Amino acid sequence: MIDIRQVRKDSDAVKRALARRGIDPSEVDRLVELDRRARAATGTRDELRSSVKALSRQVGEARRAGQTEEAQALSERSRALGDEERTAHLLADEARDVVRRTLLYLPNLPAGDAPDGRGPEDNVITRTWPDSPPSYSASQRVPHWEIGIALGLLDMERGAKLSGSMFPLYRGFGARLLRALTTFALDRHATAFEEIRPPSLVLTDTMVSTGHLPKFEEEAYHLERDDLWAIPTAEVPLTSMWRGDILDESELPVRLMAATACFRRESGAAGRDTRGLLRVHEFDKVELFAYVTPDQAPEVLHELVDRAESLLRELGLQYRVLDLCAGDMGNAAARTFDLEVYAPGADQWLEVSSVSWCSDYQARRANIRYRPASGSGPVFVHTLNGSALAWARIWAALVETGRRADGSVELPEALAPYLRGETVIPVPQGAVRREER
RNA sequence: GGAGGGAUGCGAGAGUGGCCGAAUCGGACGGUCUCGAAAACCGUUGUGCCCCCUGGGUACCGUGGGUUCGAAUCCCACUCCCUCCGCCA
Repeated sequence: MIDIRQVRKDSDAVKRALARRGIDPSEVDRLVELDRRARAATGTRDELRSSVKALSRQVGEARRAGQTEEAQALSERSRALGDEERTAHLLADEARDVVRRTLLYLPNLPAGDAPDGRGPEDNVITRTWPDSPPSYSASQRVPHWEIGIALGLLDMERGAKLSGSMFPLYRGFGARLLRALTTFALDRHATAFEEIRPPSLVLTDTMVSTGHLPKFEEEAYHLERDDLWAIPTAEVPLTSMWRGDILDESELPVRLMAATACFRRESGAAGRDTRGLLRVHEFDKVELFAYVTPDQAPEVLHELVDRAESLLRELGLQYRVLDLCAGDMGNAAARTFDLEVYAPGADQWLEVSSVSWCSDYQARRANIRYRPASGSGPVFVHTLNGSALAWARIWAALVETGRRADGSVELPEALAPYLRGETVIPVPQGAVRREER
């Protein structure tokens, strides 16, 4: 969440920043007023408590001095104040709660250098790779859901049979490819990042810390009986690893990576991009994550983008980098770069990575701080996260890009060590060769 | 699932009703000493809120309730950790 003190001190700047994300300035005015009331209520409560405490002390003293009547009188006054305190306490708690809830629903302030804009159409394409767009042959213009069936790699129907639509089921070489991609990526980052295998189900607090709750409850799978949430990204558990802790500046940056399944209800996206792997409820992803000092943030942000990009280059996939505009960034982000690969068969750009700098928005929610080397009081860390990469869509792009005239698929050399050297997915014996378009 | 023990400041850990925001040790930071360092000694060292803001006040001892004039301390519930038993990939 954003800093309530900043809201108090410089509400105009906060209004301007949030307006870039489409938040009405009156929301901020309302928050300022709620905060004012909450602080007043807390003050009243504190004063009452202090009086009760002082009177109680006198009761004790009077008792010890043997002044029973005096003690009795003081005790009665204290009791009356105590009743008042109870009410004041309730009011103060309620007022603070309203402020916190309001704060939890507000998105992060966008970074000054994030482009202006209202939605996806205003994102800025900062670079593309390779420099000149490759040309694709007819054999590459076959969508992965068809290739998947022809080569026995993907069985969406049986996935749906088990779990409903948009739950993919990979088979044979298709399943192996997915596993190879995860290992490939983890190996590439292993020198700089500690590998974590976090739980896939997390507590409500863990989801609130990243900003996925309470606002986006509809997007997540929830196990009601145990009040646990299926993680939409490894960013969620990784952010909470040091929840409530104070780190030492010398420990920063903390760099973590995790391969996990990611679960998304995609509730608002019914009917969109439903073919094949374009949009699925469960997918595997390698996530990079860092806790840093504010000074370290810009450098690490670019490092994460670089790492995701270099994987794409090794995989030989055409891609572009988008600098997301203020209106299109995720709730917690101050700055976001999206990486999209081109899938020639589906003829679409697919988002395969989103790298975000969340400033102290998540750290404040999760209460993660560090003690600066200067010895001053603890300050909130900054968090950064980035996919490197989301494999379902990479899988789709690889299979389409690598498809050859004979229907087989050639995979990049970089994956050879992870596929026992087999970089060609063969056409099964006896398969009916698909008519070329 | 059953039985028992526990949760206190940066860490360890004392504190069983008022004199406790909290002993002690350790860490970190500052100082004395030193050519420098170590050792030793001295000092400082949680967070939020409020105010008449070089200072003062107040709240916070896992979370939420309760008892009491008064709770870190007593009672209840919950969460988490540890030990033992049961079950189990």
